[in-house]
Amino acid sequence: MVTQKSAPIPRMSADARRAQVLDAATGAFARTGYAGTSTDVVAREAGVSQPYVVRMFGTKRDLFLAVFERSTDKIKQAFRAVLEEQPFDHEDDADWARLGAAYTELLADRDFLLVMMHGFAAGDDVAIGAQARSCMGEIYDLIRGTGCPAEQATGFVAHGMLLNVMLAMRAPEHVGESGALADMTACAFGDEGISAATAG
Amino acid sequence: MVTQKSAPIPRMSADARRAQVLDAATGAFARTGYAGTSTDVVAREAGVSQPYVVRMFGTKRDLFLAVFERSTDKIKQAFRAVLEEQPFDHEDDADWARLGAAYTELLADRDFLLVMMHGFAAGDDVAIGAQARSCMGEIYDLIRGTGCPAEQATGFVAHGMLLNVMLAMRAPEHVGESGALADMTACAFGDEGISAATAG
DNA sequence: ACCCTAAGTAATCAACTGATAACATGTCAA
DNA sequence: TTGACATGTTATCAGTTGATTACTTAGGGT
Repeated sequence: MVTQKSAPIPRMSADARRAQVLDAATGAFARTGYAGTSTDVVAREAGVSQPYVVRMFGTKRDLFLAVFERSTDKIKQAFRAVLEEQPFDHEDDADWARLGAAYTELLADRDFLLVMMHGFAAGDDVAIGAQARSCMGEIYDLIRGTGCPAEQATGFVAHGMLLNVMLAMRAPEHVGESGALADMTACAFGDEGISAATAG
Repeated sequence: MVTQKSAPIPRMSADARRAQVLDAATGAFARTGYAGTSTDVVAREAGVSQPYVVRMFGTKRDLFLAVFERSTDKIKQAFRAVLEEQPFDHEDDADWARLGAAYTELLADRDFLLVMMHGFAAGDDVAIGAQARSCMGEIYDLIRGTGCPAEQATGFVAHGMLLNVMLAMRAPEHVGESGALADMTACAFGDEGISAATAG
């Protein structure tokens, strides 16, 4: 048997590979946060070597910032879509329901919400903190763009934070254990949101 | 010069030392969260050796759980104090203002709020997640004990979560940089809360 | 005086972490 | 064809981390 030339290992374009690593990193950071996630598990879940991950993004922090930005971009984009889709009347409950529904739909991408949450929690890191505050400010300004009073915008964002926290503490998987959790899950997500969150 | 007997190093009672370590750990976990805090920095800030910290609590996780429990106990106690102090009418705005003020006063112990926040964020850890959900449920039930509707309790808790997030992202130290941050800080804390948070 | 428990430390360890350097190999343009 | 660049890997490293073991010594009771 002649020495067989092993099949050439297929390669990816840099962009595709970068996206793949970003996906893996999003999942990992969503689960275990910034400090709790190693570049090694990101690499393993992306199917590449650990040094490659580091070299692609420079540092672990830069990787997280990229993941954070991509996640929050999706979230902001979802809000913008609702707000631009048709005129928004901040005194009309139906319009707020549409905005809330955009939130609920984000549960399909629960990792994005969790990454955002963990970015907020990692605010002790100077670079992450700055980006977190900037993100929060942009979202708030987006809501205020409807012309609603500050209290209404704050209340909406506050419910969003509750949703993030409930997700982070794995509440959807434990709604059955406590009426309180069930209540808050229902309130934060809307009733139709529960099934989506539980399925995820 | 005769060999001098070095002054005997004074010792502490186990309880006092434990309290000291818990204090240090509270500060450290408040800053950098569960995964981001090493038992070594806790030990240094408590003025004891690292192995001693570990042996006192068993594991780092157990230490965090102790810190988390102590923090959330203080928070629940603050709410209970307000609710038992005088009859609470959930249709009276003044009563809700009293409850909100209890929150604001907790800013003096901002570390407790941050520890709670980081406990919520570390929900991926099974033990921490369970305790986080339990804590959240208890607080919610406490509020519901006023007889208020679920939406009202959820809204109150949601504002608390916003406050936690704002603290975690160091918003109080940066209110000047963004009107949005200033708005949310004011809304979440109440106007008198800002100075307390900024001073901390 | 003595000893025994409780309060601590120093020494050490294996595993993990983020990062660097050196090397290997597809792939495309000229 | 060939060479240069882009896509990757293996090897390695110094620092950190949580935890264990063995040792030290203060201080109260008898």
